[in-house]
Amino acid sequence: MKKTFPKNWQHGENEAEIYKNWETKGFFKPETVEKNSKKQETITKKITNSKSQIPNENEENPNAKDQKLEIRNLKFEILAKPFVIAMPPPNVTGRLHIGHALGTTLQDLMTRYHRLQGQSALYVPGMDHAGIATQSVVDKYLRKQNINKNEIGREKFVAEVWKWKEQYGGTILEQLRALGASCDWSREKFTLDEEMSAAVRKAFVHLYEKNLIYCGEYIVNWCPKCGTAIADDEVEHQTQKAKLYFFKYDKNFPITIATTRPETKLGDVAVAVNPSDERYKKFVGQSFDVEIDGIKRKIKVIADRTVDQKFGTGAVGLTPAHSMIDWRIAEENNLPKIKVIDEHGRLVNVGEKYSGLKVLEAREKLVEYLSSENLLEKTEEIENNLAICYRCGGAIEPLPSLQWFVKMKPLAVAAKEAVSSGKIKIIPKRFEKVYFHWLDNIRDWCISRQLWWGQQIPVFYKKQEFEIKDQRSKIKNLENISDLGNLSNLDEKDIFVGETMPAGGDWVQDEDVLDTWFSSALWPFSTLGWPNESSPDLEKYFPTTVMETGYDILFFWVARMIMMSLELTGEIPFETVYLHGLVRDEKNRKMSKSLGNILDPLDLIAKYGTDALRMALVVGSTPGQDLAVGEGKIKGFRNFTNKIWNASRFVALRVTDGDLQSGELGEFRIKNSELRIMEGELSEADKKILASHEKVKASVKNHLDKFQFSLAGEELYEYFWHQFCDEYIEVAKTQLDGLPLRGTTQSDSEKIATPDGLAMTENTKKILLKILSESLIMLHPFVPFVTEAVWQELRQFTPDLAESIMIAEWPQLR
RNA sequence: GCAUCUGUAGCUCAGCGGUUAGAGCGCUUGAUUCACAUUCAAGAAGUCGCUGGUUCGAUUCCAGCCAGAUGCACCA
Repeated sequence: MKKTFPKNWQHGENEAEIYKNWETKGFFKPETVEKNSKKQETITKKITNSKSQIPNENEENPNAKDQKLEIRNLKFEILAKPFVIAMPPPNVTGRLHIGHALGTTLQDLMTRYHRLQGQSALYVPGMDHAGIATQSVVDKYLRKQNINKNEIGREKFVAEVWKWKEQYGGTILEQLRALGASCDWSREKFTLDEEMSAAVRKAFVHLYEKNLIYCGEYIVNWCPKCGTAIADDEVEHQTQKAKLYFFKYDKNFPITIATTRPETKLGDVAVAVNPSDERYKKFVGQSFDVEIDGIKRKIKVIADRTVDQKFGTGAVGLTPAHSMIDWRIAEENNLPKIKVIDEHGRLVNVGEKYSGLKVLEAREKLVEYLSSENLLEKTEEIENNLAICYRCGGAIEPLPSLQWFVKMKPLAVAAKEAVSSGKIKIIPKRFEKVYFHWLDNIRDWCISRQLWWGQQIPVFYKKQEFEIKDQRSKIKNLENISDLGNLSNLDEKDIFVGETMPAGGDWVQDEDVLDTWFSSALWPFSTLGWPNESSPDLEKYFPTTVMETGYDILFFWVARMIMMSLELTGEIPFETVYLHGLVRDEKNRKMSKSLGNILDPLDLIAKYGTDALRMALVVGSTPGQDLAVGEGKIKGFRNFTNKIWNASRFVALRVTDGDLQSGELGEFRIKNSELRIMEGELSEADKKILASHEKVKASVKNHLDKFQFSLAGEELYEYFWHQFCDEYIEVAKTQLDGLPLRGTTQSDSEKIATPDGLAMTENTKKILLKILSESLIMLHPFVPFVTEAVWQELRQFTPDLAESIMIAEWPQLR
């Protein structure tokens, strides 16, 4: 039974099946496409030929290496070099949101475009284990079942997370399939896979041996709620109203200070004033013994130019252990650091009355004391910024803690050079400035996390009575030795930094895990087989071509990938960074649950089809610029996908002399399968559309090569709909009328016999087919499903078309 | 405090040193058994944020200002 052409594009009934078909045919794998490509055949032959000329590497031939390189270059030259994108790995706990949809659409668009160019195109998918996020999700999930992670212990908990991951993790990857992502699923990776973890260990040991990783006790951003240290860029700020308290430490102290956090003042060691502040000049250099509610402290008055004379009293109580800036000033002035808040957010080292109290309780008690002693002069309402954890939103407590750090300065130098020299291009260019600024002011990266879910730090300690934390402080390149108790029995030989636990003896591994971003930083090369130098994928596909991601993770991720890649592989990780903007609602507001303006991509796909969503996300999106998307826009592009369907329906039915009513294809076939158009028979309309077609081909390619996806999409939209459909097809209706009535069963003899009419009819059919098929190929990266559906219909009467539009050849310019 | 972006039609946005500044949506009027009403045709709608400068010519380049947003640092 002959298939008929329905009157509308039924995305819901077709998309899943089309995707499945692509996947089973292996079209997402570069190898399959390479096999199909004629171009590739020639290249393979050439390469094999030159290979046979290479002398055996065992024979001593100084040129062997050069020749190998030559082949690689040859390969790139003829075959066009591979096009590679590593998918920014979504969190394993994630759910598809509109931002993923935008990124994935752009990544897939590029991959499909380059695949159509005949390049070996690889789009590597994968997921991120997302340390804190996943651990807390699973923790909550287990608690609902009355399982407490501290009771079951580390090993069992991690096993539970893996179980959870197998069951619920990865739905997001399924959802990305719905977007049409043409990734090679056989190369799918997870940041916590054994290979990925091996890469992480290798990287850690390498950096450690080069003295780029150290352990030390420094002030870090501590999240009491998550129970772990986090990195500087994982801290967010929120404006809030706060009370500023003005008081003196005790009656004998001459200077009044102002603070929003009185309880931390129990750990003060100095008061800092501006060197030019006349009020306090006479005190600078003096020390005072004070007693705050029974707690004795020595307070030195020092001068520091960063102190603002106009704020508060112009005098700052310095709490080195619990303020980033105070820590710096203390280092510069050789002041002691007294830790008065511990990792649970409770006070320590402050006598019986306060020790053990929570921060807010201590504040209340201290303020009570100060006012009863008439030390509290006044309070003021001010607005300030509260540091909060980007994961849980809880308040950050800066405190000194023994953690692992990566030295960033030396890595930053190379990372800067890679961009300033133009080896890596950032689109849009203005983000290069932001990138440089960040690198110029970078501080060391705290990479240890007090979590269980993640790569455990590859450092091992001989088992003994000391706590691991204490043992850590004996590490050879420890930067800042602190007085952590009795370490006299420890020896350097009792500590081992390496990829595997040393054999023999009782060793225990450092308990902390690495920051999730540490493993993500290796992503472009770890997914391709690094550190295995002989990995064929690494050789063929690395460095990758484009990194497409949101500008919001330029620092978290992009910069660190560049640093790690340069340090570990000696190469750039990618040539171009394309940064997309945030997706906002149609009123240009941030999407949020509370506003109720969240667009769920899966709902939109169900309603309007993937193609419509993709098109709506691409058109109007310029790099680094936020994008407003409303349902109306998507609806508009749904109409466009239907337009593609219907124009194709018209062409297919008229070209085969089928029936426009029933949608049944006819028997007529164009003899010249090459679709050679008779130049002598062209009407004005023919000439016009062919000229526009050539212009659009050149322009679209130009835009796509320059990463101007929106312009390419708009131009195709305008051309296809208004020039091809509205103008040319209308004229074509008349031109085609050299033939007998459509859908009748008249015999050949009854056809209108004028040779001119027949020639024009045939020519028009050829033009329609040529323009349609070539336009479909150009549209395919934007709207993969409808173009494939139509392509398969066209193949019924045009067998020369490639098996799938995915592996068709991009239309050549005339 | 340092830096960046944005300001163009009612809305969301393109664009650009050079005729009369564009698109989509929305709006107005009309068409319609002839691929598609998820259609087609026609139309209204703009001081291109403000002020100066450069130029033969500025919406476009430069400076300043106003407004909105963002990043970084700080927030005692």
